[in-house]
Amino acid sequence: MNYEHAIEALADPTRRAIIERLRAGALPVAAIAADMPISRPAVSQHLRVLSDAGLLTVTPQGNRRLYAIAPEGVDGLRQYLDTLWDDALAAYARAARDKAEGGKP
Amino acid sequence: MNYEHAIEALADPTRRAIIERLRAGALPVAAIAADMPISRPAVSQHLRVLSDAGLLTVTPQGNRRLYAIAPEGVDGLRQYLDTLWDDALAAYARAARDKAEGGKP
DNA sequence: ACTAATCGTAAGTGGTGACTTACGGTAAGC
DNA sequence: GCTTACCGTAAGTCACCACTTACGATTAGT
Repeated sequence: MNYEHAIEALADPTRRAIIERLRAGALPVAAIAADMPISRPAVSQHLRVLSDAGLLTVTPQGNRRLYAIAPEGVDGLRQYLDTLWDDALAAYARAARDKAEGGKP
Repeated sequence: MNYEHAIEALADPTRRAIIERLRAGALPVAAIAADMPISRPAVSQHLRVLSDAGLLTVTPQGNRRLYAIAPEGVDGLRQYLDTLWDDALAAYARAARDKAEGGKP
């Protein structure tokens, strides 16, 4: 729904590192925080931001909580960038056309 | 080249508003700052960040400077999100398969 | 029942960035 | 040549965010 929250969440390098860590599949918090230079609560806070942005899904499994990338959240950003890309290309082509027409009136 | 700079630049709402303003085509600084609640130097600083991130192109034209969206910069982000989306879908499918297999061993 | 493990949250702190005003520099118009 | 318009940069301030430590809650294991 909100691509704005998603792009603001992905702006932080630590959160992008978490996303990269989850590319292979779902992981609990401790496994994510294990090979990161920050504390586990800090990772929890980042996971909160990412899941609030719709980029992660949380599935409680016994004692732990498994975090995984939510394809739908990523897709929201993709669609926004696709339309932006289309408009940018159209504006670029029109600017080139106007420049060519302006050269020989 | 660096999708990281691009995503960090697009994290700011004001910079996204500038991008939206430039969707229709190139504009000088004064025209962008006209219908924005912040000062013109602030817009200049944002334009600097956006162009440093490869999201804008600058073409000096007489007295003014025209800013336009750079399709290449947007494309860098698109490709990153595409691969991320692919991996997320693959992980999701594998998780569903593992869960189905785990039910009847 | 008790302990250990896993995790989220609260409170507090330091640093980064977004904004302002003020100024200098360059091109157009008379 | 002199003024006017357009723009970038410098310096300074303020709010927000990422991180830490400390604590409480829930679940598995014995």
